[in-house]
Amino acid sequence: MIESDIFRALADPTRYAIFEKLANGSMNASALREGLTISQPAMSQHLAVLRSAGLVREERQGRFVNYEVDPEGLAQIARWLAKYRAYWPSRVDALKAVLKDMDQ
Amino acid sequence: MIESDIFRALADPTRYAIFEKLANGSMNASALREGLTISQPAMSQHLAVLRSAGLVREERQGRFVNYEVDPEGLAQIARWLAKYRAYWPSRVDALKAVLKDMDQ
DNA sequence: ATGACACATAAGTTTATGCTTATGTGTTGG
DNA sequence: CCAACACATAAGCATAAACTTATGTGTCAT
Repeated sequence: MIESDIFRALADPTRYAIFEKLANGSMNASALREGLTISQPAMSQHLAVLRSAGLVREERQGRFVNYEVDPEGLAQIARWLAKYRAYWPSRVDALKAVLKDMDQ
Repeated sequence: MIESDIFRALADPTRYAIFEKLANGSMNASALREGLTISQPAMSQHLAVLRSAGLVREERQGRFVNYEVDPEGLAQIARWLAKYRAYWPSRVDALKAVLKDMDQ
C-alpha cells in the first residue's frame, strides 16, 4: 500500500461521489447506485477500491452488503495533513476555526 | 475545477514525492529532480498539475523558478476533512492527540 | 548579441484505469 | 431444493494520464 493510494481512491469523481453519499449515511451497494449512471460491476469495483484504501468498510447483512465510512481512512488523511501544520498560516482564519472544531 | 482534482494531484506517487520534498523546503525544478528518475519535461508537467490543484505555487527567480507548498491547497483538504468530523471516533486516541497539536 | 542555461509546451507513444458484458458466489424465500 | 436476488470477479475494450523526444520561451553571463 503506497501512501498516495488513499488519494488515488478519492481522485475519481464517481468514487468521490460514492464516498460523499456514504458520509450521509450507510447504504448497501444497490442503493448507492441510485442517481448514478453506473453498472452494478462498476459500483462493486469502486467500492473495492475505497475499501482497500481504508475509506469505507463493509458489513454483510443477509444478501445485502452494507457500506459505511471507515473512520480510519479519514484519520489517515488527518495524520497526513497534520505533518504540514508548519504551512498553515494564521491568516487562514476559516481554517483555524475548522481545526478548533476538529479537536472538539 | 472538480472537487476531486486536489486528490487526483496527490494520487500519482511521483507527484506525491515531489510535494513531500517541497514540504521540507522550497526548491527549484532542477533541484527537485535530484534523486528521482524523471525527465525535465515530466517534472515540469507534474509541477503544473500540483500548481493548478493549488498545492504548490511558483516564484520566478531569474532563470530559476522556485516552487513552494501553497497553504491554500492544504487548507482546502482540511476544510474537506472537517466536513466528516462526525466520523472521528473518540477511540482514535492517536488522532485526537494529532488534532490537538494541529490547533496549537 | 549570443551561447548556455532553466524551464515550459507540443506531439506522439505507452501504460494505467475505468468501463462494459459475461459469469461466479453466497443468501433468501417459496 | 431451486429460482431470484445482491454482489463479486474475470476478461476485454476504450479512454485518460504519464511518459518520451523535440522544440519554444525567457534570462543571464560574457
